[in-house]
Amino acid sequence: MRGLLVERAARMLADREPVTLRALVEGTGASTMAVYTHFGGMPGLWSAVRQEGFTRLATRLDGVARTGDPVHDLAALGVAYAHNALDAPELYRAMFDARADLADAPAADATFERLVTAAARARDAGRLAADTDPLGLATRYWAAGHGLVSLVVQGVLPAESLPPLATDTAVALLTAAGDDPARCRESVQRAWAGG
Amino acid sequence: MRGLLVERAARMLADREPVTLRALVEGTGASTMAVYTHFGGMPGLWSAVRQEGFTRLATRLDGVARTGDPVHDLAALGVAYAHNALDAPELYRAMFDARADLADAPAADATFERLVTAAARARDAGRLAADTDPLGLATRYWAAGHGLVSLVVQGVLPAESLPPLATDTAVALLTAAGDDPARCRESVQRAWAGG
DNA sequence: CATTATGACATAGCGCTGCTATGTTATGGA
DNA sequence: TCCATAACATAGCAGCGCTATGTCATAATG
Repeated sequence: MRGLLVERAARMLADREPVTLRALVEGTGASTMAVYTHFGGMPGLWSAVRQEGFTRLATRLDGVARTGDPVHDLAALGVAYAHNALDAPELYRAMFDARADLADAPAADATFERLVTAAARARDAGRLAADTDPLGLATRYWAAGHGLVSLVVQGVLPAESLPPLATDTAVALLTAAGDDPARCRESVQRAWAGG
Repeated sequence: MRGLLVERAARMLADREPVTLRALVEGTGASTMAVYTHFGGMPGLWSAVRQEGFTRLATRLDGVARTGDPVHDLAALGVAYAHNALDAPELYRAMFDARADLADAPAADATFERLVTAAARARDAGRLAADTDPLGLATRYWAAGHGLVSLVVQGVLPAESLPPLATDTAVALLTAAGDDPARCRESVQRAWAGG
């Protein structure tokens, strides 16, 4: 029942339908009380929806193969992140909703940790400066990507501008961390090309 | 009456009070109809509140003096942007609310234009590469800053982490655009120090 | 000057929201 | 067998944004 309601909420989100209590349970056979039995109320449902969003993101990121080019892998994580957001914009907005519960933090941290380890791998492989702080780099990388994706998802920036903007931003952040500019750009561009 | 209601809405936003129709007009002597007479409804009120937010931001940015160091000025605009957001977090969130009207775009574009001209000035002054695209650089710069500020405003990142993160990000983007790393860092750090 | 049109105001009420109180039913353990 | 527990459905609450309606002051018009 929990899973059914969460999936239905995600579907309604994707269909741009307003996710209200009565609209959510309509057609499921369940009554409005199901939301209170399983989630304790609408905030609990939204929390579960955000968890679902982070779970889907984690699945996406897990699908990014680890190649011999750690900078490419770092960029590929960003590409997967962007595709995940643009494939389900409303879910992405719900994940970072202003009224989000801090109980969702662990799920977000788990996906972020993938970025930190990828940055550490790039440093340990010699692509980035030895004194590179993986946490700091990953934070700057994520924040910049989140800003770009948020503006695209919101319609402020057109979707077709995302690849070049994200590429230039990633190259800037990674070359500042010590990578060779030309080699870095090649790695990042290959990630966006799907290689 | 318009200004009174908008200011009261901004105040309620700052006080973390829910801005509802009845709560907004309470104490003003006006009835709920005032919102419909002057704004056409709550969406119109929110649009006016966002306009107010961009007006305040524009005032902040206009207060940034133009010095002999265009890279410092660029960073100073970012600092002012961040301070404006952190001084009124709820207003900042309202400005970039998911349900924002596209009619607010001109006000947002006007503030963004300041960043583009500052980037062009840095390029024309020889601090950035001659082939630097001011619009593209400003977009990356703004998106990265927006991502950082959004995460701080939302409580995902602590406020004290913003200066170092923003500094490193700005230095990375500006050095990628051709500025000298050491000189760039000095300019950006001076901007954050309030020089 | 008298009349009328217009805009701002207040009141009452509609449909919707999330939520709660209450009653019912089914399942599992003492 | 009896009962505690959990999940269910129904009805109704206060609050929300909004609208219909009536009132009143102001200003333009013959």
